[in-house]
Amino acid sequence: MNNTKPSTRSGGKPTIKHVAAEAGVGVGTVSRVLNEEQGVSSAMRERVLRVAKDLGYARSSVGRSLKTGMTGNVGVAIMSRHAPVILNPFYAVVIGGIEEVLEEHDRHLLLSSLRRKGHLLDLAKEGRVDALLVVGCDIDSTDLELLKGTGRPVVLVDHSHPGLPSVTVDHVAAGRLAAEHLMERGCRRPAFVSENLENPNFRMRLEGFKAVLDEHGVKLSATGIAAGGDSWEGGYHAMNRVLASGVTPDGVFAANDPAALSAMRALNEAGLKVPQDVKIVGCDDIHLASQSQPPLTTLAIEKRRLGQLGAELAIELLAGKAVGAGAATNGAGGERMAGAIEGGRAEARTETIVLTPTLTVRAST
Amino acid sequence: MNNTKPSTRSGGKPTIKHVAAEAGVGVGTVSRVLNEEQGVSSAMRERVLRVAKDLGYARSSVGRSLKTGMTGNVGVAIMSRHAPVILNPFYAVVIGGIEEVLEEHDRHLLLSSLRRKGHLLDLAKEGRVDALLVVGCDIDSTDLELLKGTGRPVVLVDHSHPGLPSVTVDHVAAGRLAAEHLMERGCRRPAFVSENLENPNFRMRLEGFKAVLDEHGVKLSATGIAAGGDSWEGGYHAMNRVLASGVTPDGVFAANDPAALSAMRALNEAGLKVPQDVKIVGCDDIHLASQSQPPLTTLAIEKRRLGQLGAELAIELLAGKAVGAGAATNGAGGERMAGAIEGGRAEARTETIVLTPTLTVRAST
DNA sequence: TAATCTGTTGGAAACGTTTCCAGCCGACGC
DNA sequence: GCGTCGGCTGGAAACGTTTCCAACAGATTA
Repeated sequence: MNNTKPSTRSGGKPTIKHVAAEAGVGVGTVSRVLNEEQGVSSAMRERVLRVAKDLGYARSSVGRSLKTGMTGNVGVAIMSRHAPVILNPFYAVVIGGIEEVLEEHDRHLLLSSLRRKGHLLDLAKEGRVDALLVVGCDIDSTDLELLKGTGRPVVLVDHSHPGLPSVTVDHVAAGRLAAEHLMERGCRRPAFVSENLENPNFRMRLEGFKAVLDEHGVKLSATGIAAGGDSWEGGYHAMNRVLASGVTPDGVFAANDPAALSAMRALNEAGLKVPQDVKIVGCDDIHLASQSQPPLTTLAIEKRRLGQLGAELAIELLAGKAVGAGAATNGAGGERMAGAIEGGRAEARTETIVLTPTLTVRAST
Repeated sequence: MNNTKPSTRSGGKPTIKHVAAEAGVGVGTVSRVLNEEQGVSSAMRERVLRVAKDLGYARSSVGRSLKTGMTGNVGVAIMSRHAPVILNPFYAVVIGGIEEVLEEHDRHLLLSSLRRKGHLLDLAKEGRVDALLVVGCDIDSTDLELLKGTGRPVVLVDHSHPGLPSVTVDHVAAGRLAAEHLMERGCRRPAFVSENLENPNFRMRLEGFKAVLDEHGVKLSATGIAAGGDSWEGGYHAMNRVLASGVTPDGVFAANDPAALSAMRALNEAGLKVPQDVKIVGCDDIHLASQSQPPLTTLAIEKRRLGQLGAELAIELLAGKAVGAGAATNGAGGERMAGAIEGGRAEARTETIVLTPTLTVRAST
């Protein structure tokens, strides 16, 4: 044998060369066996696999990545100005859905904290991830523009931006449904409570809410709209602010379930009975919504689905990119609008999936 | 110039060679500048940085990893037999703490789902992560043994195993504190409700609880111990099971807060008042515990800290391993027992940090 | 028998970085 | 003036893989 042959088990981890040497074959052959390519005799295949197992060989993902340009990692960034992102009961479920799909496709989830500016961009530029999932709307448009330039698929989840594929929720419809339900229940003094009024998704919910009230000739006064801060107590404070205005509402729409639940606490403390005195509708249908006293009427959003669809979209784009043209997509539900921007660049292809919330009536109304 | 010089901006991403060529210097110099090593004249440094920025150059993490053997990624595995891991309000906070520390140290978090067996081991063997954080006790000992063989630091969080460094909670103390508190409150008919009775941490809580009851000569009957299934409704069902036995307890200890909260629901439905008729103590102090009606007395565990310490320990081990001997550790709180296993192998060094829960009294007792 | 083809196999090159060693240049001491 | 030394710099080698091309053996055909 020649002198370049790596001595069997020289101490460090075995590499493909060790396996090749030990099995008395070339590295190409070993690689082919490991990748389950065709054109390898079964005797050879068996022999190589045998040696690989005996040596305790494991493919180095790094060496492979260097050559293929793909890491198998997908970055997931959750935006939330306000500290511990994972705590958000809505996005936690979304991530669950993402993770599920990524695992199915043998991909790994790299969680990106977004506290540090530019962190996300670096992730893509340094080639640490193959694609990026940006969840939530707490990100600057300028940052999103920069991400476009990385040449890697970027999918927005619960947010949208021109030129980027996304999976979103029809928040306006949520607001509309809430208003219609409260109107049906005979409410005529509506109020809207939220953690903040800047979040674009919350604004859309409010917008839809208002629109339907208008249609019914019902006015939502300025004092009937309140924000109480970004925390679990936000809805509580907002509700108290509304109550302090003097006019007691008879129907409340909260921008999300946590706000609704803590608003209910405020109502209780004020001696108001839900649903007798005040009816309240939340949004998101987090698990807790069905556990409260009384259980909360809310607009159910398929959170897990949101994540799944986002991840699937990213994986499709990845595949399409590798193959060449964008792959035809199908099977997934939701409304789907494919808008391939002309110019031939597969990455420029833009696709939007919109999920619609469903009214889930419980005892709070 | 020679023909191997990469043409400036040939289309693909610029590499270190492009930068070197464009700046008219060697690749070694560029590398030194990018790594902020000493021994580069400031004129040169400036020139290289300038060119790098002009070219929009970003270091390839893969190329770097191949050479250094380090990826900058730390794997985090949360064990939970029962589906969406992230949903666990306890571990979600732990992950938050981990993420925080990893980011501080410029490391990335690779989330490992543990649905697929062997997934975790592969992560380490393929060199996808530099170190591994295993959170929770829902993992086989045999799997942990295998992880030891990877040569990479493995830190257990909220679990322990011989020969592996860990950050744990004194669950027995939690049980003891709960019992002592209920005894002080005059309870004499104790009960224990849980999602399951297999979880080792829950068992330790029960063990401590029992021990103190024994010391007080109070008996915990077999019908006073119940498990209701692994879900948010687990405590609810468990509580009902206890009530169905005929003996109404006057003091309940729940294995965790979710169980306590849903047990409270069962008590309400049975017409029992908390805390007048029955006092109840939870464990973990998740956020919701302070929001319930009445707010829940519980054993506070520093969840975020748990994650932080785990991550810090992993990073120390990583550094120690790189340098040679284990680095001296300090500063962190908690009880710390360093037990360096003789034999010189730095990785064999074992360290255990134990956090103690604190009784947090609220209106439920 | 020679030529061609098919199914396998071996191995060099390339991916982008770090690291080490050698070389260069100016300064300094004698 | 010569030798030495220190500070910088250039570039080859190596990291572990995939991929491509050449080579080979055996079978088939002319």
